[in-house]
Amino acid sequence: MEPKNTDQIQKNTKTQRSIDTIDRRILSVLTKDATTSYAELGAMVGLSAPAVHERVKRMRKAEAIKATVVALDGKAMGKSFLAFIHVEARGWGKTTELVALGQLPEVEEIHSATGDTGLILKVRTENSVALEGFLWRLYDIEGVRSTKTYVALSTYLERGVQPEITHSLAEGGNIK
Amino acid sequence: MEPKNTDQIQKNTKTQRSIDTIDRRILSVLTKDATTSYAELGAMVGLSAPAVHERVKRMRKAEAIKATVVALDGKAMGKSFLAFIHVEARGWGKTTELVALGQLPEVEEIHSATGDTGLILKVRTENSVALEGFLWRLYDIEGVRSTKTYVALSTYLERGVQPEITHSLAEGGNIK
DNA sequence: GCTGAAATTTGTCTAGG
DNA sequence: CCTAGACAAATTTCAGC
Repeated sequence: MEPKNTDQIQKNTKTQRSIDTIDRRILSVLTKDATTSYAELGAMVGLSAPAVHERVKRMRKAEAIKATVVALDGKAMGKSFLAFIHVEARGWGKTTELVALGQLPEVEEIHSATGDTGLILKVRTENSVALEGFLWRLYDIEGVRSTKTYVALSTYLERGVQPEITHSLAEGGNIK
Repeated sequence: MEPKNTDQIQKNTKTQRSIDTIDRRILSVLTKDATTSYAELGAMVGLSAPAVHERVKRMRKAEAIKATVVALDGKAMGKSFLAFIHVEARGWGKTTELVALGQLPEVEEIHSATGDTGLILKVRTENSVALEGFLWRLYDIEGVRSTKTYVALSTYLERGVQPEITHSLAEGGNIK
């Protein structure tokens, strides 16, 4: 059979529905407070609680929502020293050893990067001494040629992926 | 009413109990999955559900736990381009205008930094074009002298503050 | 500060429209 | 996608130690 009818307005790759505006509004709330009840969420976006629940469940399964986690305060955890470390390594392939650094709780992020550095690390330690210890360990890894450390003096913003999208970034609207 | 009773044995300064080992074990689980029930947590650390709940509630109030949030997938949100931008600004004081960039959903982190840059931004956009648009906007801000952009080619690790502490960082234990 | 049990709210699923 | 209902399971409170 050939689907001639024009009623197929719905793009039905049903298994993988894309994220719509309502989804993003729900996620916008959940990225700030995931303890919000489905009833509350429903009231915010104009849906019933079960409808919201279904959307959230779908996004969890599709892994658009990777996890629900608690956000901790660095200072309260005894880690008031935050630094970004750009690592230049000689010879790619030793990456595995560098990625193994992720087992250390001090290391929060590991990215491979363009530019004049090979790897970018985000590291949070108790103090500068602990950071120094970390750097020593870093240089123990074969292939590590040089590092550049940028210490964060103060943090103005720190959050995860935001669901909102800016449509007119290049159009120069004022931020105010 | 005047509180006459001498039962005020509780030190009011007791409101600020420090984080102990059990707290950190609880937080370790919650940073990976905050949907874990108090009963499960209790079984893990050897406490009852209400006891765990009390600890978590205390840490929330003390803001050691800043929030409970969902972690989103960048690509699923249509943002597959991650970059760290080091901004050098002439004349401090224009910081406010730079910090206002935090209102854009693309911007995930803003730190003031040492080194040869003044500000470090973590920005996640749809693609390189959107990033270019963001950079244009950046240069529109008065005082912005130069920027260096480091694009993350792949992300090996990305997580929040970890509750665990490494005691022997400088002692060279193997990571394996 | 912890326990154990009870009370209340919420999450979760089902059925029918 | 909504309403409505019902059950399971969680959060939360409380007395007592």
